[in-house]
Amino acid sequence: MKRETEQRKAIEKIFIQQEKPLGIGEIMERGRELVNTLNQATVYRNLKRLVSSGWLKRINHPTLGTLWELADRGHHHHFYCNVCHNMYDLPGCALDQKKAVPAGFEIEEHEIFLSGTCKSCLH
Amino acid sequence: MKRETEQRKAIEKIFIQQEKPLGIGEIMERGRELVNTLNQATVYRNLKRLVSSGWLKRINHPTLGTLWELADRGHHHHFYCNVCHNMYDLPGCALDQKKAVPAGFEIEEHEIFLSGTCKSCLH
DNA sequence: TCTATAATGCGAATGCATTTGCATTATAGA
DNA sequence: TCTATAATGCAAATGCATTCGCATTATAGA
Repeated sequence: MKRETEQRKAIEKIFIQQEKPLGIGEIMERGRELVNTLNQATVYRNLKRLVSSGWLKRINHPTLGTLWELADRGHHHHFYCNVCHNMYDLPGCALDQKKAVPAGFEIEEHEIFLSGTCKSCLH
Repeated sequence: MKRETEQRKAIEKIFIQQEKPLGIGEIMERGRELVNTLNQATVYRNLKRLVSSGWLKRINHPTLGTLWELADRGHHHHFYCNVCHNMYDLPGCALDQKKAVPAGFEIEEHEIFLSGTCKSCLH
């Protein structure tokens, strides 16, 4: 039977409070603030479990590596600020489906990763 | 002084003949057809060198991992066919810059990875 | 409260792409 | 042709994220 533990609750809390995808480093860091004995193997076990239950989504960022985020956010893309190193969720989709592929091709999935300077770093 | 070797010529030839990005496996496979003693360490050394000379570009595909391709292809994106497992270069760009980010953000780079079924696999 | 066992913490192990040390080979310039 | 040394092949080493084995802890239901 599935049990509710401090560590899993802590991990879930981090994602609920956070609106951006997180890497293992950040998850560990924030997690230890909540449960100071929190172990990396435990975090991986829980991430895996939360992904297979469909609560989290695992994404593979081309420069940041593996990140996890809440699965229920709907379709969106990500912007990475090269200055403050923050990730931003970008609601909606900026893919022009018509221009994307030659006639006869069928798109099933797509990912868009943007990077640059965010609003607050530009000022 | 830089020397021209059979193995480097072979690697360059593979990329020139090929219009799609290649992973280490494919590079090794095709490379061995040209120089049958070709070693993986040699391939990595040459890929690294060709990237830092600006002749190749190293890309990080979210599902296929590290791929290399000719640097001079200009801006374009990639389509991966889930059926025949082929990569296709898609000339041009289907990013709608206006819809992509909120006002005040500045895009410096972006990558788009598409996947689905290619034209020949649909028939 | 008691108890079976799910989940944790720990450290070691794994898997993988990539790199390195070193003896050997082969290229380019003398 | 000869020779210095760049580049190779090989096997071992590295770095890294992720997983595993196992003793210990703590949760949920009796």
